[in-house]
Amino acid sequence: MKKRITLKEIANELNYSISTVSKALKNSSEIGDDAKEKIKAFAKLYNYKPNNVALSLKNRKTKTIGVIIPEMVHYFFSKVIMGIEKHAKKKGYNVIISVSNESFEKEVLNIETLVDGQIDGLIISLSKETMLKQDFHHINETLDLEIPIVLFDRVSNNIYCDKVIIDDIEGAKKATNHLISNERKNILLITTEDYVNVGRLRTMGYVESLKENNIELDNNLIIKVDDKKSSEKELSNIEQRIQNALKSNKSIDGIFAVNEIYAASALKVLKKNNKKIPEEVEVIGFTDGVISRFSDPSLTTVDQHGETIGKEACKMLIDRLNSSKKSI
Amino acid sequence: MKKRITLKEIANELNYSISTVSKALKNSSEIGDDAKEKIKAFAKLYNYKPNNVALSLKNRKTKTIGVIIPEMVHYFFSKVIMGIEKHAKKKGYNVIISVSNESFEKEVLNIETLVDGQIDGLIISLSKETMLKQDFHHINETLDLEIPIVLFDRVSNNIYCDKVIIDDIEGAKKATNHLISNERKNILLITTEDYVNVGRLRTMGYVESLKENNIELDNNLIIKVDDKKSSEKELSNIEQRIQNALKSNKSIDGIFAVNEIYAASALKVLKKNNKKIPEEVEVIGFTDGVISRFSDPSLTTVDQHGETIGKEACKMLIDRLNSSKKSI
DNA sequence: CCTGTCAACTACAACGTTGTAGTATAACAA
DNA sequence: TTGTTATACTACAACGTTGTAGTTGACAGG
Repeated sequence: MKKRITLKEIANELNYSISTVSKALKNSSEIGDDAKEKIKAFAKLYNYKPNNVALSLKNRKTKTIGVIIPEMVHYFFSKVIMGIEKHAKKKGYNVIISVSNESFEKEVLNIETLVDGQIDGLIISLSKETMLKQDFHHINETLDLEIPIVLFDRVSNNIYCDKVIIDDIEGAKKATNHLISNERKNILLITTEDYVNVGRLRTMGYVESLKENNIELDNNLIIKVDDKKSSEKELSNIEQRIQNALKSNKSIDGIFAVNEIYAASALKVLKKNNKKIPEEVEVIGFTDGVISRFSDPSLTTVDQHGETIGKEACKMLIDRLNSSKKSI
Repeated sequence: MKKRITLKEIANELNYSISTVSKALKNSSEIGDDAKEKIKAFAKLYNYKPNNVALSLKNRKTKTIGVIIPEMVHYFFSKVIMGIEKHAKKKGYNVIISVSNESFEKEVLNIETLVDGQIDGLIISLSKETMLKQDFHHINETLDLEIPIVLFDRVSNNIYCDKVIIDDIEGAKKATNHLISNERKNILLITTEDYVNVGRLRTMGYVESLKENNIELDNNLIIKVDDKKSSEKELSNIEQRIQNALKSNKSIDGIFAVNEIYAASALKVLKKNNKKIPEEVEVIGFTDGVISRFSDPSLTTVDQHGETIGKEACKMLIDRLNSSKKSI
């Protein structure tokens, strides 16, 4: 990289001291109008810009926020990042994005890299493997360093920090209620294993809704997918399980899926079985994504408000950064 | 943020000089074994990690790569980023991602922010607005600062820098040939306006294929979409135009779409018209995405190899960074 | 004429690191 | 004894910036 002009060079060129140049450019009252004018003109001519790295070193903050998401190729997470980006930029922060790929090890590594002086704070959604292991030492160690963290979507009660989540129980309850109000009695639930908090909570919402509507819970109507990595193989496995459920439960007239992929898979299987949607089976899914926009017939969806979540998480983090700054 | 332990603090604590500590940790032969051992043990105990900001300042490089993409919520770009991330991490580089949202102004702003000492080099896919304006001053100015840039996907011949593109003409030709070899004679092309280079090139491939197969070009069979921002409104507009084309050209038996969205839209419209796919109309699309995986019936696709593109772009950039380093 | 005050500057240290140049001590040869 | 050499360190400058603490010289008040 070509070297940018520095205060020192301006100072030498104009025969002022570095301090004078620095202050002149900051419009300090200590500096005479003559000098100010000359220095400013010169700085403008040579397109002077302060060196951010030097500022970071001096101020001990980088004005950069790190974001770690489990997967990039997810409409929801993309939306969240959009929300974070927008708000961060407005507040003069940059954003570094890392992807854990649902792996615990990579999550630990990513955090280490980022914490290595690159960022002032972190926004994280935990990987599935982390949720399964319930090992949060890397998060807690980072918090011990007094680096603020905001968790979203995939969170844990064993971590004491700010969190942004939607009311998954309530959302799932509403979705299930919607199906029930449409006279659906045998609702298939496609969810994740319980260690993923959003899956667990949405399952709870489903269960609560059934209870409130006096429908007996049938465990045969619950498919818990254990997809540590969402691979092609896993996908066909899901479809197989849905197929089996449909076969052994001819009376299924509604399906509630906790995410877009599961919902789309359900649609695919239903179509293969020539089921009329929504007449014979109605499908509702938790999603925020593209698939549903192009799926045919259209999916009923529960919006996850990804962008809002990103914005809120970012807001919380920056608030935290500002308050900890004051306490120094 | 809690302050990490520094060389200075270790030095004070153990009564060595800062230099000695620095060298001991770097295993320099100048330092005695006694001192080395003591210092290393102490550093490990207090979890010493060098301060990257200080290193950036000293070395005049940040070991960070900036990436600017037009849109986050695009499977292709997500894939590219994955490719970049993976390769960058392997080489010890971090990645900062920014989104231009297809806006020229935001692209200029993003570059300015990133160039402000945050990054050593840039990987960019230009926004539609930039392609339309043909205004590349911001790119060229950055190159003038000797900051290496690698462009991918959306590139321009008026910029002299490394570029990573797939052979769009060839890909489009193959796709069209595929349809023709399946006895399709009236192939509808859904593409972008010519200012988007990938759209233009793919259109060229389509035209070439027709010529080679002695099929006359019919301009009524070409839909050029002018979507500066891909909005919901725009989407229904696309569908409307496809609908019109189908109506006025009953003989259409194949559709070639230059991206996933257009292909999915085509499928949707065909289904609405109760056309049998692929018996009556066969659809092929340039894509790398989720939609096609869940679309029914499945779309024939031309893979864009997003991850490979990302990896190649990253490789080129890092090569460039290393060679310019040597030249200093 | 001395003291004080003010304007308009400059010097210096610090942020954390590294590489170069320098120093102190001891061992050893001439 | 003096000089050489190796060992094991330390001092210092530099990367670019900022804030605090000086340093000048001019001029007013007593």
